[in-house]
Amino acid sequence: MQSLTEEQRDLIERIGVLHDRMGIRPAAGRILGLLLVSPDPELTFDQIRLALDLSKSANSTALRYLQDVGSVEYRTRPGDRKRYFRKSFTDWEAGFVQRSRAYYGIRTLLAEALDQKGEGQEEFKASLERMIGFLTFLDETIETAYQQWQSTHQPPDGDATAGNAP
Amino acid sequence: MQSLTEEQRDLIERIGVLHDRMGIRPAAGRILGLLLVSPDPELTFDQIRLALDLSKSANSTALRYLQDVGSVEYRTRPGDRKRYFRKSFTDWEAGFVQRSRAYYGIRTLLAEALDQKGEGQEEFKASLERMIGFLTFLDETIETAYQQWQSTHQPPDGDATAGNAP
DNA sequence: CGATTGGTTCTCTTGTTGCAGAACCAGAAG
DNA sequence: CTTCTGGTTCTGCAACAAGAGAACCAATCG
Repeated sequence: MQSLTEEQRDLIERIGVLHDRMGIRPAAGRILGLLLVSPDPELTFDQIRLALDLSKSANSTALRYLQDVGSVEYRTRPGDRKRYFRKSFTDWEAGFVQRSRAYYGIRTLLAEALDQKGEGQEEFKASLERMIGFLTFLDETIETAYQQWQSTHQPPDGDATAGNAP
Repeated sequence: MQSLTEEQRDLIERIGVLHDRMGIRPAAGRILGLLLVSPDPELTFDQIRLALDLSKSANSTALRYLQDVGSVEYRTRPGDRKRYFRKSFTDWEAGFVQRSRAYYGIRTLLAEALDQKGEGQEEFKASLERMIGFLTFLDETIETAYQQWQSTHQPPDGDATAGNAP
């Protein structure tokens, strides 16, 4: 594997940080970065390990996690015991939209809070209602938009694999 | 302060957990829950402390954080040294949309990854482009939806205060 | 002045996270 | 069989986060 430029390494780190802040552990975030940026889109366990200076255990654990959540997959090659890991793109949109909408989980709880209230606090209840209305609106908008996207962008149904998020 | 029902306490905890999972510390999440659920929408430092069984330090720190991010504010009353904390709703939508769109920060990095690539990896680049396209589309959708909401739902411009997220 | 109230900040404890290192395991090769 | 290769699992440690308790500070009251 040709070694990476300074710029590429930096980009990988920034992708790592971004995932970090979404609650994904650093090593996994960097692996995603590497697989996105690498000139070779299929890397072996050891190539990843060396490129990112990770221990075998950290690498193995992170890779397993990424496969579990569908962000990464691997292929094998005949007569070769190594695994070739790569970023998975399949079904990425669906997963993204789902996580995106999960963000609106608060709406349910706000609704509970609202109808658990009795008389009084009219202003407060109005604000709550407004929040709930807005969340509902956004949620519906996203759902509609997603369907629209799906219908206009048929997946290029090539060697589709299986996967999820960035 | 009238004490809370079992149901209310439970709802507060669930609101707490939800915030927890969004990276907000437990004590702060529960305070938000309490302020949303409480029959009295304005609570003093000590009422919060006692209702949630928090130490003064934990309470103080969490409240400060919540004020910093604009989710909570306080009022005072003439001839009373206490602070009356309450949930802030002002500008909540804007903050929510902003955080929501920050989620798309990955798009910038994906674009960098894409145009940092040279020849080859055509399939991979196509997938990347598709991701970027989708993120752009969603982002624009949300922005448009937000503007639409704004124009149809003028804020009730009452005693507006200052604030942000749930 | 000293005592009380309302809240803040400092220090220490506990629990959790993220990872390295080493032991481990399965399949292939000799 | 032994040895090597590719990867997984276990153990232990360092760094960090969350919060309790106590010391502290400022304003008010007597």
